[in-house]
Amino acid sequence: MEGRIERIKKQLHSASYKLTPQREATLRVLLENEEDHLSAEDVYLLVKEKSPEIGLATVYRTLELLNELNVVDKINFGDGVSRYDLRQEGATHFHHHLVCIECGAVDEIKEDLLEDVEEIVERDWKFKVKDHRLTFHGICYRCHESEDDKETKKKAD
Amino acid sequence: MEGRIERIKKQLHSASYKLTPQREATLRVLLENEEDHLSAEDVYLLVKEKSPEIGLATVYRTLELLNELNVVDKINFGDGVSRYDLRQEGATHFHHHLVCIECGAVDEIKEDLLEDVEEIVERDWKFKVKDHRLTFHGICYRCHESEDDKETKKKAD
DNA sequence: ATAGTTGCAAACCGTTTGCAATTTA
DNA sequence: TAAATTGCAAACGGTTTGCAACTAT
Repeated sequence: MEGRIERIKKQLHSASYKLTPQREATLRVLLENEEDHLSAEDVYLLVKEKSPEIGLATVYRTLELLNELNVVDKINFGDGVSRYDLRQEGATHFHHHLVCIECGAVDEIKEDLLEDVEEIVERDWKFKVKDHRLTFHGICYRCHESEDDKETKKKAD
Repeated sequence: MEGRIERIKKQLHSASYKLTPQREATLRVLLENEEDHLSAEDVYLLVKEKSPEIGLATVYRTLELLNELNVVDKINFGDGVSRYDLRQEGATHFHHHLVCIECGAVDEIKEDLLEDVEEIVERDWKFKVKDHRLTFHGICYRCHESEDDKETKKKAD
């Protein structure tokens, strides 16, 4: 993780930004919660645990900065809140999401899956794809199982 | 178009809502701008041209209602604004979008394109897909053309 | 030294809501 | 006529911004 922070530090510097303690603290929170999809407020509260002096505005500014540098992706699942998702190092494309309409869980798909579709889009629509956002809405395996259990019980009776 | 309004009216009634003049005016604006991706404010201004008494809150309430009834889809391209997109009659799935990062244009793809991907998601992630959101970010054919011109001029880089 | 950065509070802006008046089925 | 709907204005909530003090390089 230190290495990753070091590399992001270089990225900041090469764009003539500084790695302040606040920015580093924010980055660490993002790295420690890589699987989650935190809102700015979420990040703020987590950073505050270790750096209580930090201000919400700074978190917003840091997240915006990291978004510009493509370190994080800003995503929006339709509730009025932006969420911030760490990009995998070296990833050229954004990963996909599965949003469960039962329990609200958000799972990630890191495989590409869209290669063929992008090819079609580039060819048929003459659209040069730079990135994509793909989210499926449906029922996750966890909710699916409990649903199955109910069925099984019913049948057993 | 009258037929379509008639059908939506029935849909409203069957959920015990009324088709008020304001709602009808809003619907007409949506039908007349089917290809666009209007924000609530956009819709409001357009409705106002023909029904100047209408209030912004009513437009919001109507759009929310139509979203509930699956007549429109509420979408979000990452700017802080919700946009409302008329669903094709009988469509089970949401269509896709191409957002140009040069000029901001939003084009639509009505083909499904995701059948194979959904099959994989259902099989490998045990996720029952109900709907999806797919947006490509990149350069549209219009900007692509002018970009080509620049490249030719600039040459190296 | 100085350009960049911070925290605070106020401003912003899209959206929602309470309410009294009005309208629809 | 009763329940639904409207317009208005005020409230809301996430995000941005102006500014004086501060800090990393």
